[in-house]
Amino acid sequence: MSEIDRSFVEEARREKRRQLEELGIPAYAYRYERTHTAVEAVAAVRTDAQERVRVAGRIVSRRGHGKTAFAHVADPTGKVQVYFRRDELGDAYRLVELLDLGDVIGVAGYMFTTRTGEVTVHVEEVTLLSKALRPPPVGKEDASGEQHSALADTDLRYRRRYADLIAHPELREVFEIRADLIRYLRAFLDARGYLEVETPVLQPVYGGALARPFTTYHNALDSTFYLRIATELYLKRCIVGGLEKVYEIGKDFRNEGIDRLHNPEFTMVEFYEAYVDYHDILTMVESMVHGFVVERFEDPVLERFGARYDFTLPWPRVGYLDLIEAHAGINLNHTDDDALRDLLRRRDVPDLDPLSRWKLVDEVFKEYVEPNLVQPTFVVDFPLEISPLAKPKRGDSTLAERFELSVNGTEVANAFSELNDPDDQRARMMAQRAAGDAGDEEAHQVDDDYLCALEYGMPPTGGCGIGIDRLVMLFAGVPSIRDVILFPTLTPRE
RNA sequence: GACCGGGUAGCUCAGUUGGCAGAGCAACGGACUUUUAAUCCGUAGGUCCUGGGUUCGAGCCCCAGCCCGGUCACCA
Repeated sequence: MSEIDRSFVEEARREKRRQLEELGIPAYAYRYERTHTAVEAVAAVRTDAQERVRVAGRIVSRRGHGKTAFAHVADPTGKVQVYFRRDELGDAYRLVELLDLGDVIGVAGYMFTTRTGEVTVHVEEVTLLSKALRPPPVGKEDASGEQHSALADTDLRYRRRYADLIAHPELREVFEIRADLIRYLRAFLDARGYLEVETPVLQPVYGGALARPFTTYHNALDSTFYLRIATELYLKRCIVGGLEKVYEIGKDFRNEGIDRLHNPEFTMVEFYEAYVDYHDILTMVESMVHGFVVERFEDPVLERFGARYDFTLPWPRVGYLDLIEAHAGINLNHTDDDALRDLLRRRDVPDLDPLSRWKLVDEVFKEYVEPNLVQPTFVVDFPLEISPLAKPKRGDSTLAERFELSVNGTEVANAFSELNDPDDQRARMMAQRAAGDAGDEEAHQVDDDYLCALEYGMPPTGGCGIGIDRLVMLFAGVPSIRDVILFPTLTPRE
């Protein structure tokens, strides 16, 4: 931003900084010895009224009274009121007069309780730690703690998340839940002997999911690379190599639309274990997610979005085809493709003509079934044709040993008994390529190196991918994936 | 990509039938030694998203575009 674009508010702050320089007060300090957080300082009034505290944080409110002044200083624990007196601070009171909302300060003093009953730091020494040249978009807060006029422009909130976090400190809770979940998953898997690995983000062949990739280029290798859409195929290469239990937590990238449930880069945990099948994985996912809910929220029942989500074990396991029968009222043995198209037309689903029978079935599932799966539900035994990386179901080769976990009408986990027959896998990939040639932009590529790995022999393996962002959305009770990603993908500016 | 809603002061938002650009907070100056959405007096602050058009006159009406959100589609 150029000099002339600066607002008069910012000019006033720069002028104050000049005055501070003239007084020999540095605007940007190097460190501050802090002894108490805001909350600890407030608690200290009960232990010893004369205990000295040193608190640091951002000025979030200010009330000048001539020869005295009050302010609130906020840190991650909360905030504490501070009280300045000219007769005690002397020359340093000049600094107090030059403080602005948003400045970061340190105060040293003792705790007392004001006439109106608020525990407050009686400041004996004030230090400017960082001068804010822009006003924080914080608005005002009334006696009940309600913020008024805080930053509300959604674009600005995502674009300047730092300002958003200043204006809406309660946002930190969302990102704490996110960190707690990832920490829990890592500890859970580590405790079961899993090895955390890192696989390539830049991949010469993409796979492991049905999605369009981002494409990039390596100059020295003179080669096209894709940002991974999943970690699946590399993690299963690890299984082939004998690592037996592996997981990876990281970003996948999908070149699709952006909306409430989708961000082009998003976080998944994928884990694979040799010698187990999808039944074992299902049990594991159940205890993993349940364990987190109970540990983090101390209750298996969560109240979110005005509804109750009951994570009490066990969660229902329902067959994919049974769900279609229950919610769409059809038995696939007696329903032809035209009848499926009729069902979808009733819900205004467009572009039905190029779809194969099983794609139509899956559309019916998404349209009629998935939105109804509000409580945690395992959907088991998907059609084989839409599960190109899963083993055929024992006893019914039209189905795959695959389950998804649905909560709140969205899929949060997807797992299989992993297909380990290299010839079957090759045939499925060739079929995918045919679909790709026919115009399916999300069809799998044929990954010859992955097939090579399978030819070395992959033990029977169960695996699962869990979308971290969507779980956090539910746990934090926020409606958009952008609310659980600190810096979501936005249209670039300027 | 389609449809709907939105874009006005640093922030949150009003703006009537087309007739001088508004409020609260923030800011600036002044008063005030326990206030707390402090209070009181005063001051300043605008590319009304952009570009066209209609009109004596456009924040408002028309056209095109940009950006944001929601819904849908794709997808996890």
